[in-house]
Parts: sequence; structure tokens; C-alpha cells
Amino acid sequence: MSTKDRILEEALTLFAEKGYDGTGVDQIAEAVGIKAPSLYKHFKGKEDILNTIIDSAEVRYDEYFGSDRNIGRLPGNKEQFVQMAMKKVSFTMHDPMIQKIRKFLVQEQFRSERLAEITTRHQLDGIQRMYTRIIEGMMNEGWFKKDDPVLLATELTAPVVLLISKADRQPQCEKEILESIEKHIRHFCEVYMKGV
Amino acid sequence: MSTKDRILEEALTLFAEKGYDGTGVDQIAEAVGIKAPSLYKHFKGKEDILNTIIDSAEVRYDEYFGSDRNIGRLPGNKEQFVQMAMKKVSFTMHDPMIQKIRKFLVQEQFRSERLAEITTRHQLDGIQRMYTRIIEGMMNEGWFKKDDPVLLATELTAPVVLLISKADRQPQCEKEILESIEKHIRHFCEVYMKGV
DNA sequence: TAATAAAGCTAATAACTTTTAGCTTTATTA
DNA sequence: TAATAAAGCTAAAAGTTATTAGCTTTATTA
Repeated sequence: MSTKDRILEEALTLFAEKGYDGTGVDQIAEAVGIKAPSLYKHFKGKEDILNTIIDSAEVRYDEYFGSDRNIGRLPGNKEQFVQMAMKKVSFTMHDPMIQKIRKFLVQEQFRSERLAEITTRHQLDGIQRMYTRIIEGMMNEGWFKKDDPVLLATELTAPVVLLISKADRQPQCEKEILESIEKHIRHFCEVYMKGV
Repeated sequence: MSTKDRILEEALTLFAEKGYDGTGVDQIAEAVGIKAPSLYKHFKGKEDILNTIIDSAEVRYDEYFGSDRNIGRLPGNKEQFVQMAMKKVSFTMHDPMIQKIRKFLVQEQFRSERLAEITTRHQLDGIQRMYTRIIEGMMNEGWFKKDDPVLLATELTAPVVLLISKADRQPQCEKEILESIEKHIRHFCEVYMKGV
């Protein structure tokens, strides 16, 4: 990996852990294994690093949540739906890059309008749109009761998002959190899916 | 109001807006109308101000959400439930102190274990416990279908919490957000309350 | 291989931040 | 009202941080 990319990676790691203002350029440099002034061979300054991270966070996000590719085959029954949802939860929770972007955004969301918008896209719109499609599809195939798919996606995803962000700040609670999430998803299925 | 209290107030305002690391002691002093060194007549240092704010945030929070007093009379029908919930939403969203504490916490949640715990209490446990009681009460009186009140409280509050935090960072979307919240609450009632 | 460009380093600058020292004004109270 | 304490101020210390300048090493390529 190029030095430039390693700078971005280590900077994101540090920004996620200590925030942008809480991270010094020398800490970034040290994590990369170079001296601070060498950073300026690759970036105009600290803010340039920040902006580049934001750019690549947008790209990275679209890769995961923007395309329909991630939906794959629609689940064919309740259990499959739960399994699919839990798999996505586990992935989102543990993928290092996604986790860092999430922790970074939550801390820097007030820094600019752009960051506010991106945070909303990550935390609400993106996941919601993805599940709206899934639920809509399964509704058409008769798995879900007729209802507003957007609303159902909200009901499904909001508790998951909140619990994942709890796991970000209190990783020692992860086990209990995963149980809560599964319980919530199963309850969601009981309420909104057809059948007994 | 004493200078000490005004320091705490202005510091919280600034921390909510620009984060702890993004706020200088001179900015706090200027907001209060004194010079930076005078702060040290009231606090040992910047971190002392931070810790005092955290202490008072805990107290403040318990006042609002800790006691049962806030529950008041249980709503006597669907419309009353919606009205009560929306009133609480509107209050939480707009009360300046609560909003500042919320914005402050979301940015500083990774600074310490204590802040992580407080954030979870504010964002999840507190509101959830409050609504668990309300829903439990109304369930006993036959307004809600028999179900797990804790789970129902989660389903009700999570989308509200997420949408309020969206309003914090994108206040220009407030109207649309309030509509979404009301729509969600009404849907919640349709699904979980008895009767047509 | 020689020339050139890229990427690193050290040293230093400049700006900023928090905090202390010491003095002055304001308020309290005996 | 005189004495004392509290709260403010200016000046400056001490430390940190981002950035620049200029030199050296490493890599590229002609």
C-alpha cells in the first residue's frame, strides 16, 4: 500500500478513536512510521487529509450500501430473513473500515454541512433504503403483511443502528447487544410477517 | 447567575457546537465576558470544567428522565398517547439544555468510559425505561395488546432518538422530521394498540 | 549510469493554548 | 469604615501543534 494510503488509513483510525481535533499530525506520522513534515509531501495539510478521508468514506459507503448487489436473493422465509439481517449486522459491526467511518462520523457530524449530510445518509437513509427494498420485495412475494415498506424499514433498522453505536462505545457489552438485536428482529418478524 | 454557573453554561454551549478539543479556554472566557486567566479562580483547569459539566449533566438528566413524576396520568386513548409522545418529543428536541447535553455527549462519547455509559443512558436506557413504564401501565389497563413492554418501548423510541439526532445536525429538516416521527408513532399505535 | 523526481529527514518558525504569577479592583464582613 | 477575601486583569511562561525551509536519501527513467 502506498504511503499516501497508509496515511489516510492511520489518520482515520486515529480520528475514529480521538476525533479530528484530538489527533495531532505527529501522531498520524508516527503511526505511519514517518516524521510529521513528510506528510506534507502527500497532503497540503491536516485538513486536506480530513477532506480526502471524507471523500473516500463516501465512495466506500456507496460500495457497500449504494448498490443493489448487496441484497442478493431475497430471503425465502422468516428464519432466512433473521439470518440475513443478523449477518448484515455482524458484518457492519465488525468490519474495521466501516466501524472507523461510523465512529469518525458520529464525532465529526457537526463540523460541516457535508459531514452532517453524510452522517444522516450512513445512519438513516442508506440502511433504510436497503431494507425498504428487501421488505418491499418480500411483501410482493407475500411474506410480509401489506404495510408501508419505508415505515417498516425504519422500525427494523432504527433499534439496530442505535445498538450498534452502543457497541462502538461499549464493546464489552457486545454479546448482550447482539442478543438484543436478534430479539428485536425476531419480534419484528412476529409482528409484521404473515403466518403463525 | 454566578460566574461559575455562567462558565459552565457557555462552556457547554461551545462544547456542544465545536467539541471539547475544538473549544479554547479563551473562547469560553470571551463568551462569559471575562479573560481566560480568570477562569482559574473558579476551576482548576479546562478538564475541571469538563468534569463539572458531566456531573451536572447527570443530575440534570435524572431530573427529567429519572423520576416517575414525568409520566403523569397515563393516556386514556390512542390520540392521547400520540399527543403525549409528540409533546415529549418536541420538548426534548427544543429544550436548549437537553439539546446541548445531547450534542455534547454524542461528540465526546469516546472520551472516557464514564461518558460512554452516560451516553448510553441518555440515548437508550433512560427513554426506554420511561416508555416501558408507560406502555406497561397502559397494557395493564387494556390499551395495548399483550406483549413485552421493554421490546415495545425499544420499537417506539429508537426511531425517535435517531430522528432527533438528525434534527440536531440538520435543523433545517426539522419540519419533515417531526412529520416522520408522528407518522412512526401513529403506525406504532396501529400495530400495538387494541381496537380498530 | 547519469539526471531527475519523489519522498524522506532535521531544524526551525510561527501561531496557538493552557496555565501561572503577581497586581488591582470589587465585594464582603467584622 | 477598615480589613479581608473574592474575582478580575495584564504579562508571561511553558508547552504544543501545524507548517515551512532546506538538505539528504531513495527511486525512477532516459
